[in-house]
Amino acid sequence: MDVSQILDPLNDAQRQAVCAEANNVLVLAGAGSGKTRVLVHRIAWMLAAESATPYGILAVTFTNKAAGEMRGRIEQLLGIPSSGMWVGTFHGIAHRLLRSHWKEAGLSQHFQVMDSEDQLRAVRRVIREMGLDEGQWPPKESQWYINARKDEGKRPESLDHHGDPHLRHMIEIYAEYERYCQRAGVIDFAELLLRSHSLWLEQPEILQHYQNRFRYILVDEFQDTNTIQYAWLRMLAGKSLSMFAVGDDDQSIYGWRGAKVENIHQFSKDFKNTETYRLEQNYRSTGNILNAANALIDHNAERMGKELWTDDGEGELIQLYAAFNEQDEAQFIVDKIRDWVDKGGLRSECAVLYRSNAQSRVIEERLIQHGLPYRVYGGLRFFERQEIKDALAYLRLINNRDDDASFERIVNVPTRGIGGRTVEVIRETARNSGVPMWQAAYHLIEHKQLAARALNALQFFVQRIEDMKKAIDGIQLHEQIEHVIHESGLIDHYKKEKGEKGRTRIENLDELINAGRNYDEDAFEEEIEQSDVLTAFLSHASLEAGERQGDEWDDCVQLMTLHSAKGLEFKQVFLCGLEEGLFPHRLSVEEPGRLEEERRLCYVGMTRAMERLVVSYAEKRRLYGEEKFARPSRFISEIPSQYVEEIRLGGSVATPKYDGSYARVAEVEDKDAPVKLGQRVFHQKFGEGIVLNYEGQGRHARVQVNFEMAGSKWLVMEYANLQFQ
DNA sequence: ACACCTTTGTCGCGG
DNA sequence: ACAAAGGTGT
Repeated sequence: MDVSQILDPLNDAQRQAVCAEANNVLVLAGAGSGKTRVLVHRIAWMLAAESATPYGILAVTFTNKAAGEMRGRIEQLLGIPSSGMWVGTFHGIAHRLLRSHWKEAGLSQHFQVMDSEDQLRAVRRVIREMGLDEGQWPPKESQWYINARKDEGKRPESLDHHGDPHLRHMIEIYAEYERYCQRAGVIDFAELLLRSHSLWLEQPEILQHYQNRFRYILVDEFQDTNTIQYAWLRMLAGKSLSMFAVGDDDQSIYGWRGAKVENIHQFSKDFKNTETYRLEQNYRSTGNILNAANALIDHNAERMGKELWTDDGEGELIQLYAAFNEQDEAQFIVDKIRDWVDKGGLRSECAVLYRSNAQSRVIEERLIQHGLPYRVYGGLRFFERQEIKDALAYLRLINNRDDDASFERIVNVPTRGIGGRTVEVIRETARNSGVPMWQAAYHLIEHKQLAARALNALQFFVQRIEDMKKAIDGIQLHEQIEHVIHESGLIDHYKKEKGEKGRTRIENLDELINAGRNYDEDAFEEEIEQSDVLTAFLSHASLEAGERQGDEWDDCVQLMTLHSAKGLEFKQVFLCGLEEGLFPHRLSVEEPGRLEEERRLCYVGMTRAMERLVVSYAEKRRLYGEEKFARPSRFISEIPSQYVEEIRLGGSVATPKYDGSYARVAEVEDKDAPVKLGQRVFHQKFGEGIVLNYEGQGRHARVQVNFEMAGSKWLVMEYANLQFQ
């Protein structure tokens, strides 16, 4: 391919980084400075000018979304499929290694990956089996402890309790949990990395094979690497010709899961002959947005120092809206999106970003109300739904009979007369003879060590699983899935569930068959052995959790957390819920380091916006089903007021949060509002009151009024006959 | 053993 | 507010 094609679209700084001759290159790339572009063009450069082959290239990212994006852009630039190259997430690549070397890694051939819910169940089970009290040893806490140690690369043997009895128990739980996973043939996310690291450590010839192969390693979002990932990279890079890391310390937002920003500083010490490049020209946002973001991040003390600039004009001011409550906030956002669309904009150019997943619901309801299609990223994902996990558990057990977690999940789903008592006997038997529950069940049936009724039921279950295994041998994946969800009785079981819920569950199970059909095609292309397709699909379900559901190409409003927005850009961005306690989150305020991380998160959110940034907060919000009042986030006051205009709806009850000296105050008439918030009204029966909230429009609108005598009530405008005062 | 009801924990983010 | 875990009555 022509070298000019690779280099011409780049600016000077980008070109220097792409063509760098040093072995090891560290690129400090600010938000919107063309980070992905540099990575992709570097790959093209290595192929064109450095005699690299696709086979020798490994590109690592953190999220599936980023990996997909990179693959797409490589293919776009090179005009060929990225085959031969390994492009994927740390976890995905580690998984691939372990599948190839399951034996050397000490795993069973059909080992399965647990998601965090499965892991929590496993930890709970271990704690119970150890005879510990769940109240005193909360499974959540142990799960957190175990994952944190794994992220640090530490096994229970290498941990010291220093005489602390609490710590000693934690380490024991960790050790017992490891034995459980080993027995059941399952591994958790952190274990993928830890295990592939120790595989290389203990099997030098395997390590050498990969060191010889991957001479060109590229890492995206380097600031998010944790201890074990960094160690993993260092080990692999032993013989590499080029290690190319791209990162931004101002966008380090994964400290809570063990990421070490220090790895950026460490890089040039550990990797000899490192050249560092900085990308500071921003091609994404307007001047105002950029200046505001720069000013915000300047409140952080621990920075490597970097200031974004742009050639573009100032653009619009940042809009700030003080909502009365979360309903009002959602209404405001939806109105602005409708406005955008009315003026010819696309829905997919609008993104609503929030701190925590739970905030999406109110916005979703409002979008539905106005008939705006939307798509939520994250949250409860497809493969995490109850009915899907049930179906997967059947497939897992058929695939690997040692999988106790799956056994327990479905042995009595749908109910078939195997109650808690019987399950306990099976569990006991299994534990006493150190075998999986499946074998224990067999043993109990053979020796008739159960009451006749339970015995029959169990025998029926075991037989059913065996039959299914035989029936699905050699047929296509989607046929296997279809067979299993029918034969297991899951379809009939969920058909019985009343209302909307049951119907969606059946739809989801049908969708699972579809997912299988798609996977069949992928597997064919990737030349996966027919007999391994099921195993691969089940891992895929854990690792990707169904991010790709829904119609990606449809024109949808985009809803996601700030964390999942990293790396993306949108013309119009709504940053909502900027309240003390929510953002920054209350648990982060205590620890100074964590607070800076929250600020970086805010910085990430702001720099997603290309043309328009709208920031909002609610003075009152429902949390845990309770009304809570909050102050505006400190981040709002950290944005210099000259970049901000405040939006006020006519007669809004919400009050401006600080001195009010914004560049501009825009009074906007809310044309659809049936009534103004804060309006005083009179009702025949209830007397005088103040409008707190409303939903809907025109005659069918419902209004919430707080009456002085009668308290708060919801009334329908059409009938209430309110008099305005 | 199971359907139904009450209690409890969660909503802090991703693979 | 909601879902899952735990408890109760049949």
